[in-house]
Amino acid sequence: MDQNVFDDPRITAVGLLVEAHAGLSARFAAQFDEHDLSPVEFEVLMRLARSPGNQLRMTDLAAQTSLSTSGVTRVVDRMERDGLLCRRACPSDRRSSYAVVTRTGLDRLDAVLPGHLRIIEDWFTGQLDAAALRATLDGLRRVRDAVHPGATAGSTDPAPADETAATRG
Amino acid sequence: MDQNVFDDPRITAVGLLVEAHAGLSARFAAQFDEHDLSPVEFEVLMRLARSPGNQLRMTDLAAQTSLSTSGVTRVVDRMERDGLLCRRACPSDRRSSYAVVTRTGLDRLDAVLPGHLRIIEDWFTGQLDAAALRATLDGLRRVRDAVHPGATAGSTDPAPADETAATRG
DNA sequence: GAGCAACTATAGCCGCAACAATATTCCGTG
DNA sequence: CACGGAATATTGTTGCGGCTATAGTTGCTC
Repeated sequence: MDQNVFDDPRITAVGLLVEAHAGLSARFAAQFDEHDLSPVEFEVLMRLARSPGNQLRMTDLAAQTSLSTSGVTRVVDRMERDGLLCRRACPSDRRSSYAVVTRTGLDRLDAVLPGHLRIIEDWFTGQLDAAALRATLDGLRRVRDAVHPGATAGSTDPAPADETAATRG
Repeated sequence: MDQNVFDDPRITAVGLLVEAHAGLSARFAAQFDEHDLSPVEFEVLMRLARSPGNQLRMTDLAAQTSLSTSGVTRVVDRMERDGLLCRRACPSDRRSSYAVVTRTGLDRLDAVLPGHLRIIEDWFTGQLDAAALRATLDGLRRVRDAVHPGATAGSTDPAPADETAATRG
């Protein structure tokens, strides 16, 4: 029977990863929506807010998100129109411009974050006891490190953000 | 410092999940591309091939993938045009139509699967020893079950697929 | 068996994002 | 200093997919 192929433990493994991710993402999106934010806008807000000076060059923002540079241009367009951030010319390089979070943007982030953390707790970390959580995250970290999205898509870990900013500052 | 918020272990946890997923997905997509398949097309082929009669009603296909019904209509349009599947009228309900994998579609799947499994091995399951893998998958499964994408988006686990097909057969 | 609500697939419309092309700026080389 | 290649941001084009509306079908109720 060919059927067996689909029960392959490898297929099941990615299925679990994909479905856990999809389910969580859906919960996130629903909550973001309550605050008139799209997932990518939240990501942009987070990246900017954690960066020194609450700002990032367009290119760096693209590197840290899952967006292309043109994608960043348009997201920043929308967010600037909505007052969540503003562009600022880069004094040292006239090709570049910074995206800077506005007070409004930070406020929005403050409004979203508690609920966001709550969702993570309720549907992810809180589902596992300490040991299981640690084991799961260790596994995910090893996969993440192997597959290296950090180099291009930007890591959620604290370190790389500053590093990227510093490289191009 | 506000900076601490972004180092919150909860944020880091989802970051790992998201990045592992993104990295893996990128590898998958690259390999699919070598065989002129999009990720969603691969998903459709898998779902159909694992279903009894190699066919599924449009609605069920939508339920098992991450697509809306209109999304399924268009993907099936494209795949039918490319000869990977064909539509078949449902004899018992004239509203419905089946999407049926063609021989070409099955061949395509056979061509893609070995490489796909290899990628999973190389970048996911093979990165962890047996115990760590088991622990990681257990954690993911618990999150998956909690967040329940299986009810709407379709589960990769063997069971629900048949069940859905049987419900509507 | 007529009417009505639910279901199924599809088409219209829209927004989002990637790719490619373009304009501007920077920098190394001669 | 002039030139050429790299880098940066933006815009045009394209394709995908969700939401809504629509047409056809079914089955339930009276």
